[in-house]
Amino acid sequence: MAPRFDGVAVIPRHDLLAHLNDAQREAVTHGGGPLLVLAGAGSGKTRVITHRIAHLILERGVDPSHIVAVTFTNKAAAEMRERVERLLGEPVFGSWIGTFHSLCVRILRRDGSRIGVESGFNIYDTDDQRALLNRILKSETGEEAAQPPRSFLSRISRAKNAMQSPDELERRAFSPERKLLVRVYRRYQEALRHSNAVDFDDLLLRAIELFHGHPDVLERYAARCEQLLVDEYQDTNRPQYLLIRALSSKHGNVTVVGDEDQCIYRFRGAELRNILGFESDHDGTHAIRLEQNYRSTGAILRAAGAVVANNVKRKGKTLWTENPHGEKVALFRAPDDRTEAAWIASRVRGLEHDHGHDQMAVLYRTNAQSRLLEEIFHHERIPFQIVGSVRFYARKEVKDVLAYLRLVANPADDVAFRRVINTPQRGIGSTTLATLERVAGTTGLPLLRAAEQALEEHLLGKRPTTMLAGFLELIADLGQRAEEGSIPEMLERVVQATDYEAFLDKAYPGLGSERMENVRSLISAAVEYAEECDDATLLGFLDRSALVADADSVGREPGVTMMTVHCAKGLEFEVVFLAGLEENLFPHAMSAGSDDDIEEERRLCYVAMTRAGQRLLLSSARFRRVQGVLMPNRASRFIGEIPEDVIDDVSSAASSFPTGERGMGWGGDEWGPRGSSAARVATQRRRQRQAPPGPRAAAAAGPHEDGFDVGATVRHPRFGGGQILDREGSGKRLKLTIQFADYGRKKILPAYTQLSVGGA
DNA sequence: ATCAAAGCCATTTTT
DNA sequence: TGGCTTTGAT
Repeated sequence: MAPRFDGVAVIPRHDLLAHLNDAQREAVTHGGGPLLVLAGAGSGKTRVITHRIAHLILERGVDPSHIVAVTFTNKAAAEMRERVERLLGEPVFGSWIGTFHSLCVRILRRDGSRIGVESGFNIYDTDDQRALLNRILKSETGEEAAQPPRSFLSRISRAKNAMQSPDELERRAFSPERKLLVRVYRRYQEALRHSNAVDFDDLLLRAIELFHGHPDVLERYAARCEQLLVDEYQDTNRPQYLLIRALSSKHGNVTVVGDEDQCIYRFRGAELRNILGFESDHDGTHAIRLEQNYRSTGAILRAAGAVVANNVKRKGKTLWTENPHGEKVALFRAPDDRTEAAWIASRVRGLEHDHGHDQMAVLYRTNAQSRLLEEIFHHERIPFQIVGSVRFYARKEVKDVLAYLRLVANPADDVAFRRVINTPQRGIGSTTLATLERVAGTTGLPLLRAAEQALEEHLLGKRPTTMLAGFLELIADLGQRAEEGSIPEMLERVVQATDYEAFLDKAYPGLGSERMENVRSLISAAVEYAEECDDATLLGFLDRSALVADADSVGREPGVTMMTVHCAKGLEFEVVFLAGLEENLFPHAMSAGSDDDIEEERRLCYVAMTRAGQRLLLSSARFRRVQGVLMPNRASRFIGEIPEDVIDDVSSAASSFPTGERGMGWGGDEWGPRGSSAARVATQRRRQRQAPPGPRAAAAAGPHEDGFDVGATVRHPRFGGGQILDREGSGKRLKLTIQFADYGRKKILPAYTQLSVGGA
């Protein structure tokens, strides 16, 4: 079992290298200088990174606070930290293990003011970006822009990833269309600055800008990066590349780990040449290949390897395994999408004796494909969880409530102001807003300040004045609470002061309570945040809510996991279904144009196939409903790239099961009209599952007669048993410091958590 | 202010 | 087709 931090079972040091193969050991023990680890799928990549960190600390005496490890997802970062701690037998103190973006947030929060990013800055997600851009487009183009807002955003993002400022873009902008883009881009950046906000791309760019203009700041951070480790290096984009280069400039000890065959984010700016050119880019690079696969059967590996071998742009690796050859890859060509889904469900039934549901996954190219699967799995009563689709923190109700807090943290945030000023309705309509905009326009003040001024100068009518005053009072009140530091209380105050629940009931008849659940989950998340962090701050909470993804909660619920292939990167399952292997779907129609895009699709297919340990089942449909229309689809070219001798075509053999005609089971009637109860229930289930992990029903405070004496033993629903070390505050703000047996020391707010006393 | 009809959008999206 | 937002009529 896992060693415990109290020192009972620490892994002896010499064991650190014991279970590694030669190549892995070489990577782990590498001394200084640039190190490139080309790690094939399932070759023990995470193992190498974590062992290397432990090795650096234990054997080479590197101060943990001089180690910086960067990943792409919070989940990966958390897992990395946990595994390192397991190796060390104690918590890692001081190391930075996190995502690129969280690293940049830290840097900017501390030193951003040097380049005009004031420390209270807000982070804009896609939703905020869109809101901002829509306003700009409206005022910029008067009537309709030829392009939808989304396309502007993606082009702006592309420009940013290519590190082109509006000025630089302008030099090559000759068509009216390009000129419009430049104008919009420029105004977009101005608006961000004015609101003291940054988007995701900016987090990286501004950090680079900071380093570039202020060598003393860079020096400080680079000094800290005595050892820099980067995971999933194949998916880094240009800004990330520059960031790594800057941070490693002092010590030159940079370890990058990646697999060019698994680069699947080119559409978001990932540059394959970062990994392909690493060696020529860093003199004296030591390169190590990890080619032994420990995850998959021989058959699966051969099938996947044959597919990706069709790509031209790769270094070329040959994965091998000592695992048994295993079963052939099953292939089912269904007459239509519905039959395909039914086949998958029936195969799950057939395999569930050998494999637990949570060791099975259904992967697909697009989120839209999940609907049918949901319906059928629900109908067959097979437990499942869907990962992805709508981010929890992107839900309207969650964003509404959070926007109040964002406005408090950063009064300059006009996007947040516009979002909350009349949500829920408080009778402040377009006329009042126009007045505020006028004031803001002439004074240069943010809208919130303009509102204050408008009140002072009596620029508004009677009713708007009262309502606006009430709003400002609420914001001021929240500001006060923010200083006292209880975020859950702030959220509750927003909900109560705005009568948000009633608003939801009215806005979403019948679904209001479901949405309110999400708000409660948000409050729970705030509680959990307060418990996990000793120095909980409003900004810290907002950062976290901006930077966490839904995929971070994979595997927390029992049942078959369903998700897009993108979401599945880095995961593994005993049984993997890969659905919808059809031309125009996988590879996707959008990729048909260029060879590079097709290669990315092929890598995506490779990633999907290599998630499987024991069994891989592929399927496709001859006819599929696409946006309502039934479309004939040819089988994916990727199927044809798999050697025939590892394929078991079960299309005709599957006679136990109604194929062709829409007879028993899935005719029209039994399923009822689409979007009927089955689908709705499924949607509801998914919604519930989208709540962030944590104590779900924790929001409501129970009556707590205080049994929480220092020294008392308590039990926490998540952290288990522990002992109270300290208590501060009282009433709702009572805060306990508890030493948990398995989770270390945490601050807990009993008002929000079902802490039981005594029960050991 | 409220509700129903009409309009819009529909690769992937670690952050 | 379906889910969501905007619009328009009352």
